[in-house]
Amino acid sequence: MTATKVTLKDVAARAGVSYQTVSKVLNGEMQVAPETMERIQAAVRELGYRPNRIARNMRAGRSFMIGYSWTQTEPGQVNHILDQFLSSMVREAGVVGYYVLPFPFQEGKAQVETYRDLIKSGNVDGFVLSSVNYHDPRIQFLLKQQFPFVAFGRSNPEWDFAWVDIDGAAGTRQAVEYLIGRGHRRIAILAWPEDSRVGNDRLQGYLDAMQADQLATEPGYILRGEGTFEVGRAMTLHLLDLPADRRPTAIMALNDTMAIGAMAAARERGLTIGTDLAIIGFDDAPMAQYLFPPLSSVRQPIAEAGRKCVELLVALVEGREPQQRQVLLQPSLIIRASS
Amino acid sequence: MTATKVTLKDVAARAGVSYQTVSKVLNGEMQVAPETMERIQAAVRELGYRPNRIARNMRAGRSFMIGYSWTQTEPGQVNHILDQFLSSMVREAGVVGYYVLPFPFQEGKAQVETYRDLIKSGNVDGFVLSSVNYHDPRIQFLLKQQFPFVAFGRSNPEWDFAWVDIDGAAGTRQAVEYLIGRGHRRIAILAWPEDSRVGNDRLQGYLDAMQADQLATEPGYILRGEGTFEVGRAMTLHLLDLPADRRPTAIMALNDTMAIGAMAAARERGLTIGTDLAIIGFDDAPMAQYLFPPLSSVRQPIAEAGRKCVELLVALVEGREPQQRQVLLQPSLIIRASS
DNA sequence: ATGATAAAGGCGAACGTTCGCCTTAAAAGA
DNA sequence: TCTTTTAAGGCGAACGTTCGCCTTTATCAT
Repeated sequence: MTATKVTLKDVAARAGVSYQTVSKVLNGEMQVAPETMERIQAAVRELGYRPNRIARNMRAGRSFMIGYSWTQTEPGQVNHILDQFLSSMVREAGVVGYYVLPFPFQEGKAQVETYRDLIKSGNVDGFVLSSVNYHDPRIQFLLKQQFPFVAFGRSNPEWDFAWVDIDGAAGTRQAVEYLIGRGHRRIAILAWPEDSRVGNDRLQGYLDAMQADQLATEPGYILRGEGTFEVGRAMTLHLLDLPADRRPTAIMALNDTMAIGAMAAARERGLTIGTDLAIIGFDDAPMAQYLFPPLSSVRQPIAEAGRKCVELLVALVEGREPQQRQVLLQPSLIIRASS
Repeated sequence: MTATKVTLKDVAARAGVSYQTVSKVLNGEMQVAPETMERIQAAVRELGYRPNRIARNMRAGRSFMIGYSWTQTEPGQVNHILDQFLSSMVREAGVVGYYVLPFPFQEGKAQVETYRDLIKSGNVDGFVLSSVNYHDPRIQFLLKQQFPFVAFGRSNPEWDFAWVDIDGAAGTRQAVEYLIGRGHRRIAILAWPEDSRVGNDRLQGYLDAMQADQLATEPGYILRGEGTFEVGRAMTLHLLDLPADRRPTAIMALNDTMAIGAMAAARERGLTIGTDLAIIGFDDAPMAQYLFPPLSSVRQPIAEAGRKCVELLVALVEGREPQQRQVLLQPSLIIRASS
């Protein structure tokens, strides 16, 4: 009801004690007489007092904010991750008294400067990084600065830092094992360029699964390119135009967008998806279930990852050494009609 | 390089002036001798000084934060909006010296309390609301509190507040006019429940277009239900099972998810989409272009909306009366093979 | 009665800014 | 020469907390 800001002093005046006492009582750092307690609580209630967060942070010397920035996807790509990931971070942060501060993603040299500025201006107590790859300059920088951060995704193995990641290799392995179990022998994979750590991780699962079943991994079945519809389509057309005895019967794509490209290519060649050609994607984009036929895919526990990132980061920020500094989460295979 | 926090006093000591002078010089509020200026700038550079944002906000009595909260979509739905909308807000906010503060979305009674807390604790200077509908309690509350906010979406017409919205009626009208232009006469619409303002707005465009062309809007062609795949599919099956002379030749869906449901239904009945039955969606979800056939849809200028929301809100927060308190943005029709 | 102990709460200081007003010395006007 | 103006910068205070230490009064054991 009160329009103007209510401070500790207002509460104190009304309760007839000093404002510092009110502070201590509210923070449970002081014993007071029951009737004093009552008066203070009444004053707080009646005035609708809420501690001013800025002043509190000022005094604490920190911001209780977690910096987070993400690469905006180009038009035509989906970031179905963001909603889940950010929501779960925000929620988990709220529980432990933090907020998430999104800031604009910068490319190149300016990127590290953005992080430096946020640190120096006291805007954040720590960072969650996403879109991490090999040699990530942010990781190098934050390690050198000894500033708390958690990466969603791994980077160079020789760097020691806290991360949360999804076991991409396990996801692909599961999918390929499923295909092998269904009798497929000629299984191709639509992979990503060699400089993608995520891509290499997921590819490794394919190699592992094939090898475990004594299947020779024919080099021609491993195609690399950007993870777009067009690339997925082109790669698949190439595969489908191989001689009949070498043409793959199953295709694993490292993301759903490529898998959808593969579906388009199969349709162009008149193949029935799921029967003539099995296709499995990765990410389990929300649309995957509505495709025709519905696309099998590997689902990642994104919300769980967001929660873990925050949990880990807050432990680091507050100086508690967390039980595990590296968290690897297991994805799950969702089988639908495409495979 | 310096690990510890650098304050105005550190800079002042190094430059040999008082710290208040440094403050004024850096804020351009004071004339000093050129050589003093030089010394200050050098000290700032060498120490890597950045003003502490918390202290600055403390002094200013405000947070330079914009509160934003969104309804997390249930699994299986996409929030392809969020990335664009939030990114553009964050970017625009950064330009004018603000940050966006995401906070957990609460349902029911707790929702307004969340807003009240954020205000009272001085956490935010204003709000951007999304998922606005009729009788939105947040709008009622914020109007009564006279706290600055901008709604992304309209609400009760009798309430006077700042909003940015996309002209849904115009979008649907454009789409339906296109269908009429292509010779369609029996055009059905998959609409939303009557309590959805967005749904009613979009539906109005359909009615307008039909009426403008003297086409009777057959009540049986207006179906209402939740905007899900299943509902879209069921509605379409119902429509396709009408007698041949009453069966619609075109279907307009109020979102892409329903449109995809319609596509599934058409396929089940053995119809060729785009030829036997035209389908147009709304939202232009990223996947729409990759469907088979690619789905025509109405694209909304989301990034523009995000920018406008921030621009408008900051004007309100800073007491500048903006040139227009209501902004209606035009969507555009993207024609693909489904229509 | 007397000193020790505990309970209840007051008080000053500090976090890092910005703001308004004051002081000093040099320059300009008479 | 004396007063007035201007330039350059100093200084105290305040924003709303929390923290540590101090004071007062009542309680207890001796």
